Amino acid sequence: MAKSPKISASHEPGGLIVHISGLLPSLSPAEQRVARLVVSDPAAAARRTITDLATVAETSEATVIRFCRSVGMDGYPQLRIRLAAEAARRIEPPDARVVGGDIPPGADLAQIIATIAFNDARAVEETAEQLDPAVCEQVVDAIVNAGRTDVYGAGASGFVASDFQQKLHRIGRTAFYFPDVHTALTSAALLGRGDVAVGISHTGTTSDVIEVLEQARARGAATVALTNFPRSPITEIADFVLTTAARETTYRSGAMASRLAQLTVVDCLFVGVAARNRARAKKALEVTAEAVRSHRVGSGRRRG
Amino acid sequence: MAKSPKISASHEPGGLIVHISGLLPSLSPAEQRVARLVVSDPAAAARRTITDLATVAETSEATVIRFCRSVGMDGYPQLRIRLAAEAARRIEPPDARVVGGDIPPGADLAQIIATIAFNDARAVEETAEQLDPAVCEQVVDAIVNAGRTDVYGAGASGFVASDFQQKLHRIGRTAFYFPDVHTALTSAALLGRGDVAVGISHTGTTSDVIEVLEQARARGAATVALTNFPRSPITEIADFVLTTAARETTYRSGAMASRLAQLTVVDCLFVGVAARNRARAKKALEVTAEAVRSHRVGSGRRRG
DNA sequence: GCCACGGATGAAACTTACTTTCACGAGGCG
DNA sequence: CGCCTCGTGAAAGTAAGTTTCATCCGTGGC
Repeated sequence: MAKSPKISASHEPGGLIVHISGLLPSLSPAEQRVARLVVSDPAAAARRTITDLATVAETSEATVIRFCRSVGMDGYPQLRIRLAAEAARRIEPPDARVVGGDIPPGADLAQIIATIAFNDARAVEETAEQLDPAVCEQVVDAIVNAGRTDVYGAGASGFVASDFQQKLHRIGRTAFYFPDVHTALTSAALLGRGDVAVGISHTGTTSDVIEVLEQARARGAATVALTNFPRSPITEIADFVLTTAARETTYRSGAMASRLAQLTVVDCLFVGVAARNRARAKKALEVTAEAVRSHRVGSGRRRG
Repeated sequence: MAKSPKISASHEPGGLIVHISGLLPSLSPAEQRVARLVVSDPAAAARRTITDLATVAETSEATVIRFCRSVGMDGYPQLRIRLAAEAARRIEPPDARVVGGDIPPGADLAQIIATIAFNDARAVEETAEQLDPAVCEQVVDAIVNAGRTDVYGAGASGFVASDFQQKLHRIGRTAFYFPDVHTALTSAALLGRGDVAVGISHTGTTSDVIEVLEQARARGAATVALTNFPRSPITEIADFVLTTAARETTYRSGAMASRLAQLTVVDCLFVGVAARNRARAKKALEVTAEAVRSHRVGSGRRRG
């Protein structure tokens, strides 16, 4: 099963803009200039002719066409009408907050809060829009039938990996997470056909995670990648690719929003797995909740 | 060019489609054929080229252009993108998902994803709305001036605590997180005036966290509570209370959304702290990013 | 009946936009 | 060093959109 053609979301169901942001890093420099213009103001881009857009992006028409093809369009006119549609559907961002914008130097805390929350919420929503339920379903299948599931992640993605592991564990699935690469490699080497390995990496370029996932794949385990970038290295060794949709801004803010998006995906998979055997999962959750009850104070009401 | 249009092209206020159907009777027969096609299926019309549309309307391209002018457009491309936008706007937003709703037993994965994402995004947005910037500011002040900052949390909130610790550490602030209660208690006992202790607990009733926070307070440290419930026990021993706004549903889904909300709050505090000394924080971030660079593959962009 | 007249219309000329081809140059690899 | 690959824009080629203009057809006047 690990040798079947790679399954990933090639359709861009959610938003075209989201789709483009995800592909951004995999584009050539000149195409990136075009992409950034398009993403930052789709409506304006839709109004431009190809020559006009090329000029603004400081490139040639040929590159714009290449960009269209890169993001899966037939040609410029198609991109144009899709952009117009997209821009119309999109509710105007509340106020002056630029989507995916960075925080201005003089910002006060209220602005900071608004900006972060806006970007975080957007990342979550857009991730859900572009998530392919069919791929999720297959991943859920794999986990449900797996002898065991290893979850790998480093740095910030390590928290997410750990969270996933804990969730699976709580509903009685055998799952592991390893904060240490060597231990993870050792574990991966012991995986086999029917097992599942999940690698989480925002950039998709974390060599530690990739390496471990490769090892897992070599042993016959089904491999799942969770990344923000659909064409990053990690996707090349994964049987199933799930992508988040945090807009790339500065590395920092992109990564922050991405982590929330990753958690959302993890939650979806978790609920999907739990839904496969409600009774068992419910029981398991109750038992584990009971286990920590003695660590809770104040019996009753909290809300005022 | 001296030809004056017979219909004074006023700004079409409502929808373009409405506008067109309004002046349909005033159009010439051939133009009416075009108009009817456009009105009956704007999206389809937007997909056609002018030649195509002319053919379907059994007329010439020239007439289509005349039609464009008659309804106040500059030319066909403009009509086309306006139609695309119009058509997109008509599509009803997905479905009225019940806020805070639980996932129905027979739900398929697509529904699960939609529900989770919806609740997650809402929790983040609503948390931001009710967060008090003044309190955040004070917390940021305290952390900025602190000798050191301890972050406590258990279970799922432990991930958030750990994340916060790591973030502060990355920008050069002395911060600690302890997965173990005993160690945490020990650490709290060593805090003093000017230090900060942050306790994270969704329910606000986690005795371990409360206990540690009490200890910290007794030693003179400033105490911060991050919880979903503003009147929970943990708030009684905190100098500063920050609340998340995950709607209470089942414990499970509430906690999932809450965790994202907690992370958002943590991000806000983090950015707030970082903003106090941009140069230093930026430097620290760069240095730490550099430190993991060798663990990334494909230094440039990802190939397609 | 014949002849203007004027609006509607499409064929064809024309212009602009879009697409393809190709050659050059940079950077990587043997 | 030579070979390759890839990104790129100039220019050629094609298709789309626009304008022009002759035709058609009905109308009304002589």
